[in-house]
Amino acid sequence: MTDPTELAYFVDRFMRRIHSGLHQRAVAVDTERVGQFGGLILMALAEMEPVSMQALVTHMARDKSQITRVINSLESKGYVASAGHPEDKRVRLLRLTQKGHDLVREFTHILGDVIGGLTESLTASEKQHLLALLRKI
Amino acid sequence: MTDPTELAYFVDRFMRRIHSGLHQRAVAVDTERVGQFGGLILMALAEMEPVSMQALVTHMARDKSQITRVINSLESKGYVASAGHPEDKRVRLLRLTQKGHDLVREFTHILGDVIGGLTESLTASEKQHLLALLRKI
DNA sequence: CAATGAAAGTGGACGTAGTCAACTATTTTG
DNA sequence: CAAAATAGTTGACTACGTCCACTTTCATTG
Repeated sequence: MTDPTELAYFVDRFMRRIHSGLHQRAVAVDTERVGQFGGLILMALAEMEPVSMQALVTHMARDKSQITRVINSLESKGYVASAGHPEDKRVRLLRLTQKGHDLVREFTHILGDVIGGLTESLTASEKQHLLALLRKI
Repeated sequence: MTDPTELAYFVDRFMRRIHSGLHQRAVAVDTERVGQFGGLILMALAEMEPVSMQALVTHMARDKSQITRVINSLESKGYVASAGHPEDKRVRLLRLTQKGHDLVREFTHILGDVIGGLTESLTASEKQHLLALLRKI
């Protein structure tokens, strides 16, 4: 039986390292203090746009109030644009602006570096395998 | 080339689920509001005791001030006992109390359930493999 | 054997992330 | 159509993370 404590511990540690790696490196790029979570949301938007708040909420597995606030902040900084859904006035449809796409490109690059650095002890096929396992969860 | 964004995303999501899974289930047990991080530290202590602050800091990959505060809180609640190192007066040696060990047992159990639930889509050997990959990082 | 610097730990101040609950405005459904 | 469900917003609060200045003790070296 696999020790779950150990698994939790390693995941935590891995996350922590991504977190602080980004913290170091993203300062240069993140001129408007979007923050890590803001960055993650922008990257998710790049994959999903146009998308409703609700869909983003479930995708990110966060509380909706949190998403509201982050999106508002991103919109006020010009990274995101939102508009009402034509067929359902409750829904707010989100898109990246050009500025948003630009930032996503930079974030993606930095994130690639950080994760590349952290996973350099793995071979390409091991990385592939890790990703596959996580995807399965 | 493995997409690093995707990896980050899955790790984030996995962490998030552990986080909120614990949040739901640990309330019953965590009567003195030790919190998730407090719980994680107690579990680390169970493996490492007796241990210095410094060692705990590097093990957990957190800021030392954060550790100081959590440990103080845990000690005031009676889960941790600390004493000076006999040969180096700067060092504060940490141990779990009996109460600490009891809580660790409960946390470990809950964490096992939560992670078990999250990883039920994996076979035993896949879990093993996942753990091995993470350990390698 | 000072003195200078490094290591262990503390505390303040601040910022970001996560939780919960109450609320409005729109569908949807019985 | 009334009631329930869904999408999103707002307020208040707690947990977690970062940075920096500080004390005490230990190690080094000139």
